[in-house]
Amino acid sequence: MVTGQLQPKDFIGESHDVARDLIGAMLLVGGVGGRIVETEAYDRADPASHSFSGPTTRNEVMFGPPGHAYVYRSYGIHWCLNFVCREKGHGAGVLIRAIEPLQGIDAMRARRGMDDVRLLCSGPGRVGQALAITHALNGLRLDHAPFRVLARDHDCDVVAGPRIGITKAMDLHWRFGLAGSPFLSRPIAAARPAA
DNA sequence: CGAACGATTAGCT
DNA sequence: GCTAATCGTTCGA
Repeated sequence: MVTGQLQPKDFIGESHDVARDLIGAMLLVGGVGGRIVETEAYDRADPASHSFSGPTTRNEVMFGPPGHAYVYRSYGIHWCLNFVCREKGHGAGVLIRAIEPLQGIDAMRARRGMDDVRLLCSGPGRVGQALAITHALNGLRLDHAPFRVLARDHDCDVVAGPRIGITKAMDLHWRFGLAGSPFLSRPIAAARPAA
């Protein structure tokens, strides 16, 4: 089992395996963050993925080396954070959809403009706002400042289900969540054990 | 060059 | 549950 600070080599696996194993891991950006409780996997051979149609100006980081951050603007409003997976040039990634706030909660409250801890990071756009993710972080290594990604230190129950907010490849159950967590963006439909 | 479309969220019914 | 907000990216003409 992987322990401690995750390195680029820890992201070489299939994105759905990496996404599953990231549940329970700690994510900090500038010392602010918490436990990852929800992820989604995307792959080059996946019609719902930004990388499906090949490299473009926006998604070029997805085709770079693993263990780097791919940040994109969603609906013209939100910043969403992904971890690049597989080998350089492949075009796979994991979307960080929700975390359980543990460190820097006051900073997250200020950035989000609300107090309810359950709503600080329960969604990809909310994570971006609470952790001050912007395009400036696109392409940066996850094992260098301001990022810290620590593997989970004990087993946890992970469930899988269909991804959210997409219309293609709904048959792929590549959304993963910490079973029973109150910090998920939404309950996982037809949840089945994943790990 | 124009137009359509989001890996979303918040607020209102 | 439904929809507006909001703008960069992508693709077709």
